[in-house]
Amino acid sequence: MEEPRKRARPGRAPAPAGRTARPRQAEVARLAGVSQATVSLVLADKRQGPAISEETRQKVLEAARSLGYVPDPAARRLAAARNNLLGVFSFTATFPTDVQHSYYPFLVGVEREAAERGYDLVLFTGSSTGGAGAAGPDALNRVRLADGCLFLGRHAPAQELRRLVADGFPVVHLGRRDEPEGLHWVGADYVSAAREVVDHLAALGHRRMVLIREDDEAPASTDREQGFLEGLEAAGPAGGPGGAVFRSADPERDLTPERLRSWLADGVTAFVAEETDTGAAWRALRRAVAEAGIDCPREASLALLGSPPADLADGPEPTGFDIPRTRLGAAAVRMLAALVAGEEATEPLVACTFRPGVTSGPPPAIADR
Amino acid sequence: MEEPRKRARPGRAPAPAGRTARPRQAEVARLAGVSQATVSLVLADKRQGPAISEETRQKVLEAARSLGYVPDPAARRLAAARNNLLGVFSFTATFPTDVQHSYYPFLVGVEREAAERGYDLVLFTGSSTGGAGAAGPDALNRVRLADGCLFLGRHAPAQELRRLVADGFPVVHLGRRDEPEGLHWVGADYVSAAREVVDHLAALGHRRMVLIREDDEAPASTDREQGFLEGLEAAGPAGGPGGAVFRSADPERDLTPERLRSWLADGVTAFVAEETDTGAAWRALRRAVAEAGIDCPREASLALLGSPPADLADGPEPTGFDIPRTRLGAAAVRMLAALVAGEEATEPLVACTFRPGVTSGPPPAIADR
DNA sequence: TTGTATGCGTTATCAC
DNA sequence: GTGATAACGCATACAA
Repeated sequence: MEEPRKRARPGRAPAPAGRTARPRQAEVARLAGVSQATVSLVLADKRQGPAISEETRQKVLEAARSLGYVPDPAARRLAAARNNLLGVFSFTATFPTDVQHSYYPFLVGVEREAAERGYDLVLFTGSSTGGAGAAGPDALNRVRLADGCLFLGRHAPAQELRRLVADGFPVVHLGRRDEPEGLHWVGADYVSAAREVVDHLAALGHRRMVLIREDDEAPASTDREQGFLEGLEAAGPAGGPGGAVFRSADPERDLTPERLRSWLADGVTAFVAEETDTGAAWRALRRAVAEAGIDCPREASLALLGSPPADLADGPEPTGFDIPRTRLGAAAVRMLAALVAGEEATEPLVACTFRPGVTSGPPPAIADR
Repeated sequence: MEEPRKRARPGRAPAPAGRTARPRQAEVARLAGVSQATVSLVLADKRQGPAISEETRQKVLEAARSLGYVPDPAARRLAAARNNLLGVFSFTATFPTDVQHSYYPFLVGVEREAAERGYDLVLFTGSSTGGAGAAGPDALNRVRLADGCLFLGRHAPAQELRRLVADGFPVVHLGRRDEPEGLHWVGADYVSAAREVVDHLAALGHRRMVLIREDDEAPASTDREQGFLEGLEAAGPAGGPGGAVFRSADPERDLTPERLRSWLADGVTAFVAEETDTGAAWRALRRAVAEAGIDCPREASLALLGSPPADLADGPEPTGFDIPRTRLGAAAVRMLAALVAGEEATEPLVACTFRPGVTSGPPPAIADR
């Protein structure tokens, strides 16, 4: 019979000097005078399974509390249980130096909803920061430590995401996203919101409107256009010759005062700009209107499908809608929690808030009547 | 002889349907015709330790790639006995709705430094959110799941903190704090910063100055006073009758124009206000100066030991200093990482940035000469 | 240079 | 009701 020699903790780095190790279930068990498995059972607080005497329960709970026991998330995950951790992964710094570009409004909702549901958040430091996950393909993999993960920003590598999704790891992307297939997302309902703005203009009496948009194919853009068109159609005959949609890669160059006047002459009475990262469409529109000497909203109504860029924030409040960022964050957490629990994904679309603003009114033909 | 019956994967919940199991090192090993340990060695790519033949290396790497092997972070961390997680605990919401009161500038530095060092961040949803850890004394215990934890805000219960510290759990408090004993903290060097401001005024020719401070005993306040006094002493004889420090529980009430004029008559030429949460000292000073019709900086110089409150942010830039919040966040992470690694704590004091501003100039006697 | 054995802390099963 | 015990996937000390 061979007695296995006592080995010096294989597979484990030496504990740093002076630092007390985290208490484990085994120590709780010793203190309470029960087995480790019993501790696990008590702490899991399962309804089904072996019933546990109240006395034992109390002993265990007391021991755990006095030791400051807290379960190791890694071990929990490894044993295929949950660790009550939701990941948040962004591809730019989550907290950029410039607050303007931050995910702050989303995080407000994320934190609130996570707390509500008893989850803590793990902020995976993004690849752009050159830190933890800068090294290629493993960057995304770290998120598997959590029960599920929220992704922020457009630059998530599709390849890695695809893998996570394929493995059945709960993932929610903040912002509509069609790739990879099967990816869950939460986004603002731009179609309805844009349509609501057009409906508002139509109710004021406008019939001919032009949408100013940039030249990209982002879902957020095409959704707005769709809502715009739906609204137009419902209101009656669409815009004049040249189409109701003005699309330009550089609206600040292409949207000239002359063009505006020509539209007005054609009977167009309202202009709608999409919101983009740069705010170029709205800026171009405001400037062209000013240069053309058009009085807003007397001679023409203006609307913005979103919020104005920072440099125009002080101007007159545009008719349009606000993107419910905080609610989007909360909705994302809600969906993620559902996926983690093995349930169906919740509703991905979040309604925007209509903003009356001061840049729209009845069209001239009606106002002057 | 008893043959142990094959059990149905104990300790493991049934895999969710539709979820493909990921390949493990063992399968990579089988495919490459080596042992699991060898796979681990190859993938770890350690400089030291057993060398591995190039041939085996390639076989293993090829097998891993063809299977799409990705390491399981939970298992990795379990084996390594560290989670690579740094906790962040705040006693108000980490992301309050009102950005003004938020820890944003700190978090910028925290995230950057954590990423730099390969740590991810766990945001413990604080007590105020009424969420995960709202329930009393156990709230703080949750942080033990991280390798160490950063505490934000003044309201951390000393009792719980003491316990963590006593257990050798790595803790760093953001902001100077003397209790509990042994608590590590990182803070701004208000003494030096205040002194630098006084030195600046002294260099301009000021000799008699008054410090306006509120009536509390926070280290941040007493530090500023100390720096102020040091600077005064170095500059020569201290202020006039009544002392160089004006202390009031409600400066906005007590700091009257008459009092200001009386100081001026006594030969005081510069006024220094401390920064507080409310900004009361600075606000009171500005108002009293305005009401007294004193021309700043011609007739009197003003300085602020910190940054102005939001409602005065648009006014003339005060001479004073900026609190390096972002660098404080980074320094806190640096210290925490050191503690986690079992090293000595790093330097707790972070220098403030002197801000020349426009509210100070030579004293009248000199300027008019 | 590679393989074997063991432990990390947890959950779940099964026998007592 | 309670206590062994296997297994999760990986990393390391040691033997071969």
